[in-house]
Amino acid sequence: MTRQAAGATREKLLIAASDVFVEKGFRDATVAEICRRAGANISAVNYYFGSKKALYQEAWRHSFAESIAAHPQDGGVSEAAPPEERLRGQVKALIERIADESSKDFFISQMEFANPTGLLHEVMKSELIPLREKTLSVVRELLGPEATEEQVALCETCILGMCMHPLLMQRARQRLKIPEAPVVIHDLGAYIEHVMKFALAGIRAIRGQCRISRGPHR
Amino acid sequence: MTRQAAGATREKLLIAASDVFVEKGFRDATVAEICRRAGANISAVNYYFGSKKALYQEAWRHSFAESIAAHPQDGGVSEAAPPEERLRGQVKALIERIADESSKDFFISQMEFANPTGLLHEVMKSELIPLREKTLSVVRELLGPEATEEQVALCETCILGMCMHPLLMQRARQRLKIPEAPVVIHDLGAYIEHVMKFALAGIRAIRGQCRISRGPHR
DNA sequence: AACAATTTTAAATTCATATTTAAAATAAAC
DNA sequence: GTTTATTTTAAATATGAATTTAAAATTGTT
Repeated sequence: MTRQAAGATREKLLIAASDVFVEKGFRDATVAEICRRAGANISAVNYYFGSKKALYQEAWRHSFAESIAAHPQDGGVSEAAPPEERLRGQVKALIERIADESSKDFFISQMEFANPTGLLHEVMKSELIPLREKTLSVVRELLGPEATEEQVALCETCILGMCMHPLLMQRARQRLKIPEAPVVIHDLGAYIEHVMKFALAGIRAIRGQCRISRGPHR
Repeated sequence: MTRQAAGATREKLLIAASDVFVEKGFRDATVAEICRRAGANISAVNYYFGSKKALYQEAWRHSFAESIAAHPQDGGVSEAAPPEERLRGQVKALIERIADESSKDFFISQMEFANPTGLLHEVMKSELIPLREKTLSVVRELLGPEATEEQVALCETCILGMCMHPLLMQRARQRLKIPEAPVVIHDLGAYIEHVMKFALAGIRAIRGQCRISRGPHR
């Protein structure tokens, strides 16, 4: 057979692997199918990655890098913009990232909960904590100097939940073909604005309560 | 060997199965281990349930029924209470249900995303849609008669996300032993109140906007 | 106590798939 | 053009687990 350009087979395997892992999960995905889709031989996985598990981990990293590159965390909003706009940028980036059909990393993460391979330990520290830190700092600014770290963390958690859960469900609906599940989000932009309304109203409510609870009657 | 009381082996299998499926996922859970933990023979699963998959589905139903029985959807709040209190009851019930270490149904659902067995199709219609309908109706009341169904659905979705995602993450953290993941929720009661603050502030913001957009200048 | 129905048991079977192996093919180096 | 390193291939091996089978044990019934 004619040989591929250097690294081409490896790359094809990573892409095919992401697809198959997303479709079938770690255990139900077979090395055979991944190789077939990549147009490679059955032993290519072991040759290039050593094992199915190692391929799986590499495929996640590959998908994550691609999806973050396509949707940078700041959502295209400048560091100098007011905090409200920066939060909107981050919410927009996250929601669009999850909604983007080409991003696979969330599904691989979801799978990790079902079939843990230890990948999350690593990824948590190197990738997810830094992303979270950025959001915490914008929320901290919006809450003002009186807010406790506890309040900052709770607000960030709520915002993350409003972005993650609905969009993960929406994609699961398509992916697993569950027509019984309700379609709630018809327009991404409208949903982003809706989340922002909840987030800002919630943050304002917490701010208000801070001020009250520190009055002269205390 | 001495024989068990009628139905005892079956029940033990259901419980052992829930545990093992939660720990390992569908594929990585073995019939052998389930039987071992239930103190039953290797062929008990096929005798009582016909197949591993049928056991899995029965185990989910069993877990779901138990967890709903332990945390009824209304959260102990009367139908006659004001809508704000009824929403608080539902939020409390959901959050406490997910946090309850003995409830397994959420993890089995999460697994379904990774290793779909078709269970969700059924469950969606018979169990989840009715639960959602109840929440939608309280939210509808809170938003007032001017709100569109679209707005009602978006608000419910945000509230659900704030309850589900953080608590699922928290339990995944324990279950998969990921010390790297941040612990955000230290006190369930405080988190419930935090979610309620966001929910009510968000709903109020949407209400306000309705009123404005229907003014005389329209 | 004998019979029938149910439940439990251990062993055998079947099946699927990850991994290994070694040979063949190709490209790069000198 | 020969040698060397890399990549691809097909076949063989090993492994792990679900399922089936049929016999043995237990309980309930008359």
